[in-house]
Amino acid sequence: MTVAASNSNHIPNQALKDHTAWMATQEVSEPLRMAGTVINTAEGGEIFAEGDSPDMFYKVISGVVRVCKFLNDGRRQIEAFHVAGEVFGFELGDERLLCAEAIGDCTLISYRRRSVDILAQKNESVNRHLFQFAMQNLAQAQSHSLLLGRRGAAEKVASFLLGWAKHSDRKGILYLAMTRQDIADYLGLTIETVSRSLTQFERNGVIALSSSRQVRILNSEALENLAA
Amino acid sequence: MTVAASNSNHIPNQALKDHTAWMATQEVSEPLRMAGTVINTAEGGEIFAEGDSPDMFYKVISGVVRVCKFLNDGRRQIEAFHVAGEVFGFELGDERLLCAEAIGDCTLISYRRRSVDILAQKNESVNRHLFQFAMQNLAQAQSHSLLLGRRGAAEKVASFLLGWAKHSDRKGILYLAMTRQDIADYLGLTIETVSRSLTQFERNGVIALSSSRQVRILNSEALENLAA
DNA sequence: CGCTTAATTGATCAGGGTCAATCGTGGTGG
DNA sequence: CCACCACGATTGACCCTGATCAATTAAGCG
Repeated sequence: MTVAASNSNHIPNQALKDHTAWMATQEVSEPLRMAGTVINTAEGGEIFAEGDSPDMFYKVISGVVRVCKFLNDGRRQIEAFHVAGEVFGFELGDERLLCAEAIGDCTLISYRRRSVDILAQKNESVNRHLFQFAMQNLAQAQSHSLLLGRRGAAEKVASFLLGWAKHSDRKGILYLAMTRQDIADYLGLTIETVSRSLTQFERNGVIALSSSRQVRILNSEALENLAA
Repeated sequence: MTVAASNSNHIPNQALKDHTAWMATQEVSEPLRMAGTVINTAEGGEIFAEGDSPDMFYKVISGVVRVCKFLNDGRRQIEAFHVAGEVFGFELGDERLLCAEAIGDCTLISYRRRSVDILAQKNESVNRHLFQFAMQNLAQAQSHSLLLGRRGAAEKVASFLLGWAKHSDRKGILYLAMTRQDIADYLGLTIETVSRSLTQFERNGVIALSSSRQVRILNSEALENLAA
């Protein structure tokens, strides 16, 4: 119910060729890296599912991962998008409440919790890293709550663009890895509302949409005001 | 800008008399307790503010704390309510984004991060506890996002009641420590909508409101269905 | 080149927000 | 002791944002 992907050997050439990926492996403390296994998942591949045992966690090397929950009536809520360098999959309890899926092709490193815990007992820096990653997840989750709570559609979409802009290579140009549906499920909106907000921003000269996945920020100040 | 409260000596009698409070102090690992300082805050007292340095964290001994953010236009979003035994106040970065206030009178223990970090380097169990607390905060924040994302007003209020029921002494009877405004700001609703949902539940025989702060759950199955 | 799926656009509807009036309760002081 | 006040909560009437339903356009892809 868990594995989704193709091969799973140690640090493939393909991953190391990619600069971002290389950076991501480097910033993990050396002993932690030893405990990990590289996995590749294809478009839409399931990394873990609701109900799985949370005995693994993961680090994104390349690609984007969505962590989400399906409600019993079919609605989907996306809790977070994770990009290169981020760690995800920490959960309390013995059954996961969330599931994780690859958006496009992804390369990840998976860590066995028990192994890392043992490492952590001996190695202070592993400990520090683990805590840091958990805190990053916490910060993300908190700012996501804030975003969903008391904000209008335009505010949500603007905030999302600004947030995503941080993960983009070239300044002012973002490549949306995810569909409108993904964005909608992340923001608690519908695809129609997301689309309307974007075209509204375009009409006002705040952004330009070269394609539906490629956004150029023309007036970041205006965008920040919209994000309120 | 941070301190809100009256005295701050070591483990006052008053706190130890209270059974819940006693439990809460006991479950902290022994060496961690040494590093803490007891503080008491009155109704509405500020524990920390936005912009403060996050060099402290806190454990609730008795009372309820709300952690929240004020938006620039005056709207308020409550991120979490914390009750006896819970730890709060972890934040990344060097300025807090959130603030914390006492709901009613509270007794807390405050810990200096630096001191605890030093302890944690020597003592594995302190480490474990810290991580556990961070994870609890993460789990709370995630389930809060889920609650805010794609749910109707009735679903939100029902979920809130069920969640709060876990912190209540007698089974099926809950004492709401917070105002309707607090509940509304936690759920991303207005006081009017919260009120309407509650009276609707009462009309349908799901709950009874002996007073506006005291809720008796008459049909918990129905409530769970409402929470969807 | 057509098929399939994603995205945009428009028209209508409803859930929840806003504004306003009333009720209830607890505290205070005459 | 009770009248009064202040504040929180409830209730009602109306409105607006964003959801829903439906049609069209655009973009991949075999």
